[in-house]
Amino acid sequence: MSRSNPRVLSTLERAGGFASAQEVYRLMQREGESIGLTTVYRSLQSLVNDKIVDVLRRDDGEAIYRLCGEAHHHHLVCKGCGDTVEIEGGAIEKWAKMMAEEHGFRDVGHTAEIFGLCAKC
Amino acid sequence: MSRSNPRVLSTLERAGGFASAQEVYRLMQREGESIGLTTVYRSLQSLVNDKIVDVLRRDDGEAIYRLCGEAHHHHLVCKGCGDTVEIEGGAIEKWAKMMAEEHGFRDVGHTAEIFGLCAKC
DNA sequence: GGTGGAAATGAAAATCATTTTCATTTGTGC
DNA sequence: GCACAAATGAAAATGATTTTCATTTCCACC
Ligand SMILES: [Zn+2]
Ligand SMILES: [Zn+2]
Ligand SMILES: [Zn+2]
Ligand SMILES: [Zn+2]
Repeated sequence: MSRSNPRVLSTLERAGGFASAQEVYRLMQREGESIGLTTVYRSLQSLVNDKIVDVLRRDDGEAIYRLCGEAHHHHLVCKGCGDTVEIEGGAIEKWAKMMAEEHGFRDVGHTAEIFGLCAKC
Repeated sequence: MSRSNPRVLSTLERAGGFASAQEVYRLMQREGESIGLTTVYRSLQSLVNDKIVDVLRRDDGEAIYRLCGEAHHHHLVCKGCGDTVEIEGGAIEKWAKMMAEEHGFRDVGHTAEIFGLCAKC
């Protein structure tokens, strides 16, 4: 096991706390940081293990990583330009809790994302 | 565009209405059907377009196809044994619609899944 | 200040699902 | 049969992710 390279976490933060491994890598390159793609993957994986970041999947299957620990929230993502709006999920939280209880599930988490076309697209 | 090869749909049904493209392909091979992987992918894609099957993602990113029930629904998945319960998402539908409207998004869809440990695990 | 081993790194190769290309086959109406 | 469109599938391309493995960096101990 390897520990996470701190520059990876810092870059994920700077990216808005929401990006794929490839995006983190490209961002670091653009900013002149010297790092290998392998290390980016390893660091993100390690952050996931440590529950410092969440991982979910884009429609195309690419894994996207996001910081946990800020207020829990959800996303409204534009399929056209990729613009992302953070939104509140009060209704979802209640729904998830209720459904889990009803079916005897414990230790539950959830994902909920909305995809569509923004006003500009 | 191509139309779906009916043997693909029939195989997906036989697989319990829930399988990846690769699995459908392997199943057809094992049963002696002569078909190309490309056709399997094309047929499943076409079934998705026609809204005859849903597509979602495994944890590892592989796309899994499942026959649509009559109604739109969501899932409660056990992280331990993989058991899946179909659940209603009335609250989600309203939430998604409201959020999209509020931010000027159109043509929206959404995903919402709950995962945790079932009573047995 | 060495020195040895453990941990971290990254380039390149491997893996694997999925898509694209393109030549061939099949189907359909004339 | 003939022309032409749709369907098919083998092989190559793509692209994210993982694996391999040789090199570099750290660190504890002398
Ligand atoms: Zn947009
Ligand atoms: Zn939530
Ligand atoms: Zn279970
Ligand atoms: Zn829904």
